[in-house]
Amino acid sequence: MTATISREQQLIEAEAACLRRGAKLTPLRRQVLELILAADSPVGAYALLDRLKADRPGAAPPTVYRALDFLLENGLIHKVERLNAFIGCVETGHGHAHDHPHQFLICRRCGATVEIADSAVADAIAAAAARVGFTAVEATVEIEGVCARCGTA
Amino acid sequence: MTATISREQQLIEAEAACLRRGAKLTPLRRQVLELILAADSPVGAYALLDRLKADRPGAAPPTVYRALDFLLENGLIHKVERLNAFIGCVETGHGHAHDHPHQFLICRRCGATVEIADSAVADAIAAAAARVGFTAVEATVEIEGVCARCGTA
DNA sequence: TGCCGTCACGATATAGTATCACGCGACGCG
DNA sequence: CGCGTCGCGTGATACTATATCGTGACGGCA
Repeated sequence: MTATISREQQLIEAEAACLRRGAKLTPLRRQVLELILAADSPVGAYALLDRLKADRPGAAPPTVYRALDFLLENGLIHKVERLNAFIGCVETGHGHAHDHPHQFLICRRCGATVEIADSAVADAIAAAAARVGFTAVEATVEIEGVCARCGTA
Repeated sequence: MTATISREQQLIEAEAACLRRGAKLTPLRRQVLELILAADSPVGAYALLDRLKADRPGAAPPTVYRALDFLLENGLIHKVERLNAFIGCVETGHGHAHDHPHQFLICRRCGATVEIADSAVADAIAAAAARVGFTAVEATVEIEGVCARCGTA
């Protein structure tokens, strides 16, 4: 696992991003982000809540949803609509916009979900919308299928 | 409103499509489809349930969800994930595949949601997935923004 | 004709996801 | 100090979806 080290890195990036935006990554928010990053698949709000309760017995749904809202607003996580679940989005090395175009690849076999940022897809979407007079602001693109590892196995 | 006439047409198309597939569009299923087509925006399952209860006092969540499952399986409706709501998909004039690629345009102002079938978007998605060794089976594409009418108003 | 499997649906209960409303304490600022 | 904002605790509630069991209708088939 390269995970542990890079995850620390991601949290540091997240703090930096919040600083730049004038937002406060409180201990609670940071902890929720940490739980999301620690999972290797998208995590549901109530799964997060359960894990949160280990440390914070008083945690309730609003506790986790407020943290999630903050993380979403600040571009630190995304929601995967098809799964009603959340996934981390901190990209070390290059700052990213608040609302960058992105797409998800969701493997039906192993559940792994990865984010890509394909500009051809984004362009095609903007063009298709424009063609009918629609001004696209934001797009949810969630692609289901079989990932490389599961496909060859 | 051109709606009423064309809606009848849509229901007839739907019955024909079911016949071709060997599926049975029972009165209940037909009624749920009718309710969905009658709405001019995507409709939630419980909104459908409420309307259904006018005719069928005994209707319960499974009643409507079973009908929705049937309609989804037979390609007569789609689910809009971002709204947890359902929208009709019968396209009069040209039969359509069960699982055809499609995209939604969701207006933030008026809530109107329209389906498009842009092959450039579909191709870009398949290509982007293939580029990372992912075999795309099905994609959810939901574009939020401002529709032509709301944009000029 | 009688048996039997499948299917559509009723009915009850429960699981899973998300928000509302109220209050309080900490902090920053004039 | 007075005051506003913000983060969060707390309890209740709304909204979305599924599990489970039963029953009656219908079709196939000996």
